[in-house]
Amino acid sequence: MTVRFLGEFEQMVLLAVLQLKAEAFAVGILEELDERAGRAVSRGALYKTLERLEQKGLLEWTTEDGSPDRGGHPRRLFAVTSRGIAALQESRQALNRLWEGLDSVLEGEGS
Amino acid sequence: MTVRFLGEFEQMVLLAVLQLKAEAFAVGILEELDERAGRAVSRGALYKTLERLEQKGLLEWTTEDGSPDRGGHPRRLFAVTSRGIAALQESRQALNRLWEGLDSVLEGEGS
DNA sequence: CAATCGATGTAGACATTGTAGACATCGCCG
DNA sequence: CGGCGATGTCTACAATGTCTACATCGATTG
Repeated sequence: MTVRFLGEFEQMVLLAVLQLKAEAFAVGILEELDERAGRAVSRGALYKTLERLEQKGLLEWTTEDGSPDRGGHPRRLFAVTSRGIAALQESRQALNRLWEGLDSVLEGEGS
Repeated sequence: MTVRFLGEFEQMVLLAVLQLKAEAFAVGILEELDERAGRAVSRGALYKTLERLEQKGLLEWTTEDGSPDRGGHPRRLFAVTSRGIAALQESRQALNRLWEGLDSVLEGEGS
């Protein structure tokens, strides 16, 4: 009853959320994705993915309405669930197994 | 002018082809994917992906009609192009950057 | 020799994921 | 009060992922 497979972008979003820990707000995720993965997507695109991830139980969030100094809307703080972490592990392991032994062909760690 | 991004499955297919080197025929790719990534897809699904990868110039093939002892149809030998390798490198680097420092959370290298 | 089988590969259809742009809301600023 | 910035929501559409059914060709078999 595994949640199917994680898409490429879904994986990245989940990872970005983990990176931000207690600071995982939408905008931050966008920046993280842009900086680390060179992936610049629109907010709408991100929210859609976030929403789907939530439906699959891989992600959850709490609404934070404390800072009115920001805009007006309360913002959401995202967090990866344990199932999300498990899915991430699976994906990583699958890819690692596929990468195994291919370093000679794939080395491109350019500085 | 990069070829957009590689989907999760596309990545795996490319990697499987590399693994098989001079033995990359459809059926073998299917097995490789199944064994290493636990991904069991139908032949049709694979061919479709292979076809798309070819359209993007990341993969190519040569038709081999020498072994009539098999079925009747000539089978195709697939190979990743240099652009395919480049795309693979990019994906890997993007993911690596996202994974950086998350080992504590993600360790699940279970035997 | 024709019906069938096994190994390939092809076609068409449909579900899921990826992505953008427009729109709504609520405080602030001038 | 009207526009602006920070959030988030919705609709629509393109790209990917995936299956089932079908076509082809040689070998087998009755």
